[in-house]
Amino acid sequence: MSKKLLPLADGEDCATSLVAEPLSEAEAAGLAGVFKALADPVRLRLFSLVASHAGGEACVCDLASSFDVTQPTISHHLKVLREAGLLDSERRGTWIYYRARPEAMAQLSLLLAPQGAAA
Amino acid sequence: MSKKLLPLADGEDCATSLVAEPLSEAEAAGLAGVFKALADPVRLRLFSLVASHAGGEACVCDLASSFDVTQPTISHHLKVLREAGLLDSERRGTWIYYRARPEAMAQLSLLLAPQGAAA
DNA sequence: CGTCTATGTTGACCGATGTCGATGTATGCA
DNA sequence: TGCATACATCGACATCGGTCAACATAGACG
Repeated sequence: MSKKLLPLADGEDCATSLVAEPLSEAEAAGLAGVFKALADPVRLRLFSLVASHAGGEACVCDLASSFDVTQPTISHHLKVLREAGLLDSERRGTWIYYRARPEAMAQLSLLLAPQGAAA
Repeated sequence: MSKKLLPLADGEDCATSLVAEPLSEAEAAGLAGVFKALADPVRLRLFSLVASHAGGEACVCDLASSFDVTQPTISHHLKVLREAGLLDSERRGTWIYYRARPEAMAQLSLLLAPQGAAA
């Protein structure tokens, strides 16, 4: 496996659906970390803001103005989302641009799809 | 609207995708609550165990034996999942049976689908 | 009614986490 | 070199949340 998606998909275990079979403890631990990253209103809005931004990316200065929290807090939340595998970041000049990872979203989407929703 | 899905879909606002447009604060708050319910390894395994159980339902006595935590803790986690709209419960005699809500899973799955995966 | 089993509730403890102010680091520019 | 901007990191604080033991409730059965 060359591509690194979510932390839960790193190694041998990679559940494809929550309804197919019970999660192992390791799978559950990894997955819970990803959901934990989405389990905060500010992070959820941040993620949605980045994912829906024109060009598919946004710099921190574009994001911070939409929230009441301070810049260090925004920076903290972005780090959580990045470490969960949901966002990528890239520095260009003075600014750092964040981008959503479609593979991560797709994997989560499939995990939550009831039965054979793709069929 | 007669059917009540996730708390986030109760009223006027009901986002269909995280990438289509930025979430409102209200949408983010509701959605974060649902993700918070899934952001715990024990709850995630509980949910998966119920969803993948034969017959689509399981009683607490079937579940508790798979975990190291005490029965009150299991009961607490089941309550969180139920209040998040992810599980339904029904008493039959001495036992209480839990069942996954496919509509809730489908809604979450669509929210995380990158671009127009369902189209 | 009494008792046993299955499950939910309460209250307390304690580690995890969101938030802030202060400070550090990197880049651009004069 | 010096300063300004953009962003990250650190340390502290307050709140949240997972867990347990103890207790409460509800049905089955005698």
